[in-house]
Amino acid sequence: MLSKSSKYGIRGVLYLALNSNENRKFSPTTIAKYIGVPAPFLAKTLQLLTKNHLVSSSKGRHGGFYLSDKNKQNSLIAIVDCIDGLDKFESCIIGLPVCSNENPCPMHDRLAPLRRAMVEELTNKSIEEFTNDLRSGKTHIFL
Amino acid sequence: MLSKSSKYGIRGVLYLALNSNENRKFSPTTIAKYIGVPAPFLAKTLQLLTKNHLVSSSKGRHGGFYLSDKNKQNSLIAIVDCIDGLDKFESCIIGLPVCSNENPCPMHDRLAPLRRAMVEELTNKSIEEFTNDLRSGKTHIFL
DNA sequence: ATATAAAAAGATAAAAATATCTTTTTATCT
DNA sequence: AGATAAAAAGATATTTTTATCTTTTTATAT
Ligand code: FES
Ligand code: FES
Repeated sequence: MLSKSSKYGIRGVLYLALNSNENRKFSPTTIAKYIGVPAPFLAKTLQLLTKNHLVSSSKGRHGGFYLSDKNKQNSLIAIVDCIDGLDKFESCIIGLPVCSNENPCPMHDRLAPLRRAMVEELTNKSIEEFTNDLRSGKTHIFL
Repeated sequence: MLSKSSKYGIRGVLYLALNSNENRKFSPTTIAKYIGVPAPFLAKTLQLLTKNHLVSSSKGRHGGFYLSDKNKQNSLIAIVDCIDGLDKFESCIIGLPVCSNENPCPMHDRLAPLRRAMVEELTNKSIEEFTNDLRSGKTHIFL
């Protein structure tokens, strides 16, 4: 459904949303240990997200990755879009070159709305909002 | 969302559902030409589906791939399951080792039902039923 | 029987995704 | 200023997916 890169990215971002701020930064190694993903691969992903201003970082001693308050206002769809792109949510399920209501494939009418609903769920809730349920223990991101 | 193999497979199967029967069989090359996919790759996929009794074939002269009446009663989920497996519809969106209502990740409650609905849409309609809309021109599988 | 035309099986190639390692740059502490 | 610890960038390796090509098996027509 999502690439591993996106999965790791989301988990990393949620970890940072929970634990980081401007004066509490984390190395990819530390994050990777907590969320159980390959550290150098996560590092690459966080670098990409940082380049696109979805994650913040500072170099040098006491540097690390963190989420600014602004970063926490983004939605998870921005993370997925940055890493995987939204193509898989917008293009035809069975690979026809155009996906449209006017010229639908046999599955379009049934599946396209569900696909759209998924995107909406990832869009209309900020990263910060996701942390509430995480803090209360209703949801989790650990192994 | 689906692998190319599944996409090609579904389109190939729908082509056969529309055009084939016990005495009208098609070579992968012919099918591939019509649905616009790489022929040898489609051949592999059809072979796999045949081995799993989702597509029928006969060797030798005047042989080819076709769908038996029984094959046409299958649902598309069987095709996807055979080629990709259903893991992507059943395992955690963000890659946690277990996906369950009891121990949900932050997206589970919102996305798992949509995922399930997708599987249902692919399950509760037979391949044959999909051909009605195709014949009437309401939907299409061509480029 | 033999030639033919097709799927099946197997081998190989190319591209993309995943994973790791090394070097460079940068900020901060002493 | 020099040492240090971190991200950033770059290079390399592995695995999976996608794609193609070749050989073998099989059914049928002649
Ligand atoms: S045309 Fe196939 S999903 Fe829209
Ligand atoms: S636990 Fe993540 S989708 Fe179910």
